Amino acid sequence: MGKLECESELKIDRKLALSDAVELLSGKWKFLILLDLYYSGTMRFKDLMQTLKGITPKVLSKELQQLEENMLITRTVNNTKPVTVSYALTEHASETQPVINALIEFGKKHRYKIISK
Amino acid sequence: MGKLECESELKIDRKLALSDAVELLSGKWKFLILLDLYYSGTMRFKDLMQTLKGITPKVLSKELQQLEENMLITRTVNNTKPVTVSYALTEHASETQPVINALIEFGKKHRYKIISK
DNA sequence: CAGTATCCAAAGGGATACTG
DNA sequence: CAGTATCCCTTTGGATACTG
Repeated sequence: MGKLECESELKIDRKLALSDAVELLSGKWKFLILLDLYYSGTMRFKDLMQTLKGITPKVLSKELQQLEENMLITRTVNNTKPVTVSYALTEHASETQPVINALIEFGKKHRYKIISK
Repeated sequence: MGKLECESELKIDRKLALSDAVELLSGKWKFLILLDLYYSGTMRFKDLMQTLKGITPKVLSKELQQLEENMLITRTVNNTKPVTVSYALTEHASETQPVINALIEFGKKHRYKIISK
């Protein structure tokens, strides 16, 4: 405080929040998983395996666990035979919607920009 | 087309755009670099080294190169002695502003959510 | 069906020292 | 000042096979 070279509390808070968000949502698949769940509401493990082309069960399992740890999705075991498991977004995950929409917009504009040069 | 299990073109486009964006902006530091440049307009290498606490010159150099390749920042060598180099955002980088703001909002809400349980 | 186990290659990223 | 070079460890993530 008082020194010119000091960053404001506000800036520091924003940087911390940004770091948090980046860490939480890092990885190749997390956003795509969230997007699929936005579209479909509830999905089984095998459904996600199908729509996320190229993912392996090990990787999908790990990503889902991390999303669950961070309270962005729920995991529900159904009383069927054989057992099925359903994944769905939590209410808190709705906070990621603006991020995903913004990313999609950026991705579209970037692709357009690349093509048109 | 016509099959029920087919995904719409729109969905596929959105998934591709999302993948593109994630790939372009992946990594621990890129968003923080962009945020710093938003705040400061133009920064030198050593300025970024200072504000990005913990980054090493090798890593910073690589991140800056990738951002430049993707036309999100410009690199300008100044006629000073010793030589200095300035980095600044491109116009195209303004498309990332909504993403960054959304991430910050999410990061704040997430932290609040964690604390209050 | 919903994963786990094992193995492995590549990338990410940090520490340190050096250079034009 | 603005990097590069080298070394090295960890993480990510893919391939494949297996299990309750």
